[in-house]
This record gives sequence, C-alpha cells and structure tokens, in this order.
Amino acid sequence: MAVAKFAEIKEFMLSQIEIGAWPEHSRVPSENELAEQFSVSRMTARRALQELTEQGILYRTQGVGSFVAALKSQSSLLEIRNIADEVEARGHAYSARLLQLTELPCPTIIASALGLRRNDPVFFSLIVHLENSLPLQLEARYVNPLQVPDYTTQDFSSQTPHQYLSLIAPLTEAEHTVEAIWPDDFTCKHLMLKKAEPCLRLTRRTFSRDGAVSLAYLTSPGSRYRLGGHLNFSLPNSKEGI
Amino acid sequence: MAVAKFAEIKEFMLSQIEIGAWPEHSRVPSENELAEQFSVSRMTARRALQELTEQGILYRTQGVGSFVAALKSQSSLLEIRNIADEVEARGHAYSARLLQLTELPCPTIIASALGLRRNDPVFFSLIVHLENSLPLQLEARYVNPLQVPDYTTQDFSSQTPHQYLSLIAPLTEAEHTVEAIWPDDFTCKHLMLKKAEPCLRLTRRTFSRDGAVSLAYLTSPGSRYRLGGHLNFSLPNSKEGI
DNA sequence: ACAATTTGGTTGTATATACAAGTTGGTGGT
DNA sequence: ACCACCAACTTGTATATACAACCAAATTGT
Repeated sequence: MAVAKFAEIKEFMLSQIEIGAWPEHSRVPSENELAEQFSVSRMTARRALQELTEQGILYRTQGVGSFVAALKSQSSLLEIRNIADEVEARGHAYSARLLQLTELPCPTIIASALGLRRNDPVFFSLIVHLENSLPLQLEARYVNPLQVPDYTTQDFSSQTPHQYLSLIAPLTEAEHTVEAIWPDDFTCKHLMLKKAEPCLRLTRRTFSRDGAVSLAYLTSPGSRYRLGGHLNFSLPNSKEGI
Repeated sequence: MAVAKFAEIKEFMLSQIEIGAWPEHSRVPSENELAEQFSVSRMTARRALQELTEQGILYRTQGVGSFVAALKSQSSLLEIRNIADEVEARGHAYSARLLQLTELPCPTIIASALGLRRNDPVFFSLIVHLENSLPLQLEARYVNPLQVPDYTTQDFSSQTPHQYLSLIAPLTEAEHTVEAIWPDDFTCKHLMLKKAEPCLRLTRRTFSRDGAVSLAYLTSPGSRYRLGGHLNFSLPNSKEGI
C-alpha cells in the first residue's frame, strides 16, 4: 500500500481545517460518514479521527461527535501564551506601541534563519508590549515576505504579530532559545530601564509547512518577567539554516 | 466494563518497567504473547503496546519487536539534556565539584514546594558543573528525603544528581521556570565571575507518582550558557505548593 | 404541561480474521 | 565458504462485526 488509507483521510481532514472549510469547534464527519465517503471500514476512519485527536487537532465526546479544536493548541509546540493574554490573565491592562514596521534588506544572519538570501527584502517590526503602561517586552521581529505578503499593512495595536501570524500560517511549529543578556542602550531606552539590568531574551523561530515564517527576539527585564509553567525541552530538530 | 482490558495490560507493563523487571532496551512480549497471556485478541494487546509507544515508554520495529525506551524520555517533560551529556556532546571535558551534601532543616519556601513542613529534614546538595574546567552552572538542589532516602550517600563525582534521580524515581514529570537574575556574591564566586553579569536561572521541580521529589536552582552565566533547541511552553498545571 | 421512556446517532471497547511488510536465522545449493 | 532462498516471527494495515456507554431529541404516558 503506497500510502495508508487512514493517512489519506487525515490529510484530507487537515486540509479542510487549514483552508477554513471546517472552522474551530465545528463538527467534522462522524466515523460512519467518513467510512462511507472514503469507502473504508469504520475502524479505519476511526483511526484517522483518533490520531488527529491525539495530536490535539480534534476533540471528541462520546455520544455527541468530533469537533475541530482551537487552533492555538494545534501543534503542542505553539502552546505559548500570547503576551497580551498573559497580561490580561493577570487582570492588568495590556497595550502596545508600534515603533517600526517596514521592509528592509535582509541581514545575513536573518537570511539564513528564514531561508532567504542576504539583502532580499524582509519585513521588520519593532513593538513594545506594556503591562499597566510599564514596558514588559521589546519585540523585534523579521518576517518572511514570501509567506506573509500582507504583514506590513496590519494594524498591530489591535492584534499582536503573534496572533496575526497564528491566523495566517496555522499548523506551524516553533523553535526557541532562551538567553540571559545585558541589554544595550537602545533596549534599555525602550524598556524604560533607568539602569541596565539582566534581561531574558527569548528567540523564537516559527515554521509553517512551507518553511520558516518569522524570527522574533523577545527581550524582557528579569525583574518584570519570567518564563513559567511547564517547559518542555526537546532535542533540537535539525532544520536548515541557522 | 469497569476498566478497559487494554488499560489493564498497560498498567501491568508499566509496573514491570517501573520495578525494573523489564530494563531499558529489553524486549517486551509481542502482541501475540500478550494476547495469549491476557486472553484477549491481538488487536487489544496491540492497543496497549501502541499507546505506550505513543507515550514514549516503548519503541517498536516492524519485524523485530517492541522494546523499553530509555527512561529519560519517559515523560516528554523530562527530555532535558543532562548537563554532562550536553557538555560531552560538544566534545568538551565535563567535570563537577561537590561543595556540599547534607541534611538541613527545611526552609519555608522549599517546604511548600516539596510538600514538607518547615524545619522537616531535607537533603541539600550544592554542585558546580564545569566545562573544560570553566564553571558552567551552579546547581543548588533540595531533595525530598521521604522519596530518596539514600541521596546523601551518593557519589556525585561519577553521576549527576539528575542522572541519579532519574534512575531512582522514574516516570516523573517536571515543572520549570526560567529567569534572568543578577547573581549574588556567593554565586559569582563559585561561577568564577570576575565581575557580575546576567545569569540564567532555571528552577526545576520534579515529580514522581508519589509527589514532589526535588527542587533545583540551576544558575548559569548568560555568556556561557543558553537554553536551546525546541522549548515547549504549556499552560501551568496547578500543582500543590509553591 | 410535565415527566418518563424510547429511539437514533455517536463514540468506546473488543473480537476474529486476513494479508502486507519487515527482520532474523536457518537451510540448502553451489 | 559463500550466497540465495525460505520459514518463522514480528509489527502494520484493513475489514466486518458486535455490543456497551453516552447523549440529544422526539415520542409517549400521565
């Protein structure tokens, strides 16, 4: 068998979800319906549904049906709290200041991370995230224009880049590194640090099926931010670039 | 059906692995053998093997058999590179200096994290991990003596605490937070920092089935260490304590 | 009008069977 | 000694079937 039947059904369902034909929390065909549509036994259709459930793509309830899960938990690697949600979950006021949103020639190091060539056009955004008007995080982000051509026309006061990108390029995964750094003057200024203090810098590279989407440097003062909860450190996947 | 048959088989297999009857990389019964032993169909036995494989407990090879996976990847939350392996993977020399290994009365904050009471006895170890004789990480660890009574008699020059604990209390999960901190004089001294610089502090709390096992503070200079690869940030599980 | 029951659809568990595909080790021929 | 082949065993895929557990909505009885 060239490719297994249950895998074909999974591919079909994933594509339906990806193009938006089956939105979040909508019902997907039942085991019997899929079995008939694909001319397979119920057990085979069941396997497709089962595996998508294990991957967090669907959720199922006995006696009711199978449904599309919320996209944010699509890939478990993307279960990252959006900083806006995080702040609001603390009952504080979130706001953001857009400092820059342009196209610029791609620096070498960014090019290799995004699979572009040096001086190819790349989108760049610089945003300060604030919690109760106090700077919490400086976000510098490079975005692959081949994958997200409309990036520079977005309004990032109503939506963070992470939210927008999750919408545009779903079903992605992410790669992270965490460093403790000494902020430069520029960073100090935008984080309103009176004197320099240790900062946490999270470097996040996200991927869609078609390759790297964006590279973000998220810098936060150690005194105002910590990475919490469950962190799962897995072996580095060998990806092209970097 | 009170409890599903496939779940009973899983429980049995897990217990065999936990007590060491089936060591790492040893063969476990085949689908047909399990089916006969438990008087179930092959498909039911298969399901038990399948789910344990998905959980990373077993690995299987078509035509060969099913085997116990390396314990360190038991819970995906424990796929943390041991610092010794990490250093050796870079082709460098790993060594460690044990500074302290004692029993002491439990500080309040540690007690709540480990489910003990203030001033209950708790084991404490302090270790410097070195890469090519350069301090890479200062490890301060509190260990629950109820779960690991022999902790203070171990030889941590040949084995890191993390390795030892993984052996003693397998099938655990871990909770992490990452902070950027400004090291105190004590930390500076043991990390041989001429002048203070931002440090990454990873706080790691590990759990076995019976509760919290240990709480470790792993502090590394930002200039010598970064947390890399794939990090998976999941929502904080509500655990007792802390 | 209200409550109890039935009905139909859904997922969950389990079985028996068949064949495909991969690995290992032995068997026999050269 | 070496190679080709085969047999036995393993996991992987797929089917047809049966019944259990559960839920929601329709039906029925009072």
